[in-house]
Amino acid sequence: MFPNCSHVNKHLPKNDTPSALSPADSPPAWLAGLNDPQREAVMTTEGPVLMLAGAGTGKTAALTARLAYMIREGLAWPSQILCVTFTNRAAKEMRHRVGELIGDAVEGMPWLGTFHSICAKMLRRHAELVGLEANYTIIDMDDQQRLLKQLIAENGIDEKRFPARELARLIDRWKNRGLNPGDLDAIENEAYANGQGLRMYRQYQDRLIALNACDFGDLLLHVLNIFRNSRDVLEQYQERFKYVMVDEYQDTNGVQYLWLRLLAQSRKNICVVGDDDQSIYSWRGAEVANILRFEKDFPGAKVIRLEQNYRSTPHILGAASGLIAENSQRLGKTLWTEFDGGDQVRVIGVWDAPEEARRLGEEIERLEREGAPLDEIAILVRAQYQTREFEDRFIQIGLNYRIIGGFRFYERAEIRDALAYLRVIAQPQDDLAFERIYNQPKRGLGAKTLEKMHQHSRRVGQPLAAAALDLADTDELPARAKNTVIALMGDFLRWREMSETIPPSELLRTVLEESGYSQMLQADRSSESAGRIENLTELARAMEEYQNLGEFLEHVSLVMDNDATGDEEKITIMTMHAAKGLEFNHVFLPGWEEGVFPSQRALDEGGLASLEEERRLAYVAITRAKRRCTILHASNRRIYGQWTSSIPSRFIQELPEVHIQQETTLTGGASLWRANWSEQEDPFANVAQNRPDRAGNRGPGWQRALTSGYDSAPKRLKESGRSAASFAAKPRTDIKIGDRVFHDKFGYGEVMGQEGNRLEIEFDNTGRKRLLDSFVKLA
DNA sequence: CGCGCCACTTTTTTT
DNA sequence: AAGTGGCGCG
Repeated sequence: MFPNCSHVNKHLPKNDTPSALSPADSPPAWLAGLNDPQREAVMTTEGPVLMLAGAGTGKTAALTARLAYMIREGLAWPSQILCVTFTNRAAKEMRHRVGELIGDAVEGMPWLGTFHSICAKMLRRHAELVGLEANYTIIDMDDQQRLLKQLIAENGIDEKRFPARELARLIDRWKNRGLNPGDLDAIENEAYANGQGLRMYRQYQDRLIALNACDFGDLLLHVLNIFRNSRDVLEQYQERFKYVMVDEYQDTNGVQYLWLRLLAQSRKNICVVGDDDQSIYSWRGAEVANILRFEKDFPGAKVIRLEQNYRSTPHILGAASGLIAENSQRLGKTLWTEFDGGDQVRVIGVWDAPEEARRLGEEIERLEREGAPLDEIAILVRAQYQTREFEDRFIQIGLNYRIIGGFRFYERAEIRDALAYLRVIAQPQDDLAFERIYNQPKRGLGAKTLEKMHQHSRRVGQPLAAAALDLADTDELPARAKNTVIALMGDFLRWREMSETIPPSELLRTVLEESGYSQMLQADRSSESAGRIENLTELARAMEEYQNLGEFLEHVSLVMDNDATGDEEKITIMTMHAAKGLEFNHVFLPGWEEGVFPSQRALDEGGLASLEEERRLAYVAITRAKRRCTILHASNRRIYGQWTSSIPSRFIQELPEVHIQQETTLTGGASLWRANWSEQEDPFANVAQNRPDRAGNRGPGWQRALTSGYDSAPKRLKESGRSAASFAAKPRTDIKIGDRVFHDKFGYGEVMGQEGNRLEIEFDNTGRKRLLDSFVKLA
């Protein structure tokens, strides 16, 4: 039945396992390559297991092997195993790796996914138990806040004093703790607008039900409520799931914990994996306490520690371990590795943020010349805004990059508009979506009409769209608005009918055409409209994989990944949070300055606990690196548009000296000089290296000296964003001087000069720029 | 009703 | 610096 599953390897050469673990006969093939604790984790399938797995210790390998083992040994069908991860990326990775071990059987693992996607699936089945229909909409934070704003206004609360964002955060936190409106006590109630928290929460929940919608938090809370209130449903799932596995357990929050405990409580075959040192989501309600009390929740739990690191060099590991040792609240563990050699972690101080970006670009180009694949290089930042500096620089030097989690594809206005149309079609109660597009493209319906529709909607107790149609039968609307509404609703009825017969992607194309949306974009001659049209085409293409509209919409709201497409090699830029669970040969960590990292916010409001969380984040960041890790800090940075001087992060001081190598660029000018001579020996290299960092001691005079030196750097060198790699590429023959071209970021422009594959372009809106020809297309 | 100008906040981190 | 929201004018 499983061709590779027989115990082929009778005598694996170097995997002598203790007899307790493996019966004398036969270590199965897929155990090969696992160390003792990993094997123990794989083989201990019955009863509660707590796997404490440090960074890079092969926990995913252990987890996937465990899954494969259970399936191959026939302990459970794939559909009887619940396997929960935190991110879609982790779920995908797990599915992929299990697939490699057991083949197609993984297709039948319907319960491998994130908490949210698994709950969404459960909720579709039992929606009626909480007053929803199976085709409920999942709203995102944007919709959530718009809805809350409406409620705040309706309640006569001053949104200035009590912002919707704050209420949204509060409600989220309640949901994360598994609290329904009825569970709030007086203190919680006081937390918003002088004791109106409870009322707002309750109204919000009622409104969501009326919209046949729920937010992210609801996915879990509703299912938890169902488990709590419907014994039979809970028992059905307890019966189904013979085994439960949870990745990143240190990041589970209250609801998730309660949800898991209910599901695992009857069989107690639950295996959780986590690392308290990598707990970085407490702001989202994660409670490290969950992992600390696991043994209490499940008495007799087997605790397995994975401490051998297979990822990083000793210096990287040493730097990270030294740093995390500064934390007071931890279980404590000792990572070790058999590797030796490798470079120290480099710490580079630079003058300002632009220089940081230049320097990083140079470092990456050097790696590229050495033959490092771009996919193995990552820049990890603390906050999203830091990506901008790099983006600008990399466009200039023509370095392929990808930003993960930036402005996500599905968050672009035109995409949201298109989705809003689809949502109204799929789910007529979705007022939020209707409000978004009733006058987009402009069709002459304004605030006045909307208000009348709302009033009527309340009067007849119907959703907005239905009420609009009803209203058009009365004389309350002026003739023009009336006809427009009738026409629009007619369109929707027609589209809704069509949606049953044609595939979603076709439906989208039709809707964009018939609604006038495409036409609106075409008429718009601004620099962005071409990109928007492109995005919508891309959206339609993405939809082609889906047969069913609802399925697609769920995918969009839950799996907002945009690591999509592109077979080209690119370096990756992302937040440290997003990088958890990933690894790269080369990792760059810019912006290690007080106020940036640790973030000002954390320093201001969170006290020691949040400083320690920042430190864990630093630990996560460093341990992503396999071979080389480079930390940078700048003395000057623009924050809120103001130039601010900054001091190196305390985390830098906390790195054990033996594992790091410090380096400070002497002057902005010198580093620039070096940048342009990097092919040859750098005359200043010895001067610049191994100097203690002095960024903190520089006075204003020093600063002036540096900036003037910078300005006097030879102009020729300064302006050329030279790049050995880029010159190697073949120039395009289809573009010549005088052509009109289009660039994703800069819009339309005219080609003024051409030198190899490098173009000089005068952009209509942003002025003259030099870039690689591969970044533009003919207009 | 739609558009444009001005003042004001904003930066964590994610499902 | 840039995006958002409010307000006033055409």
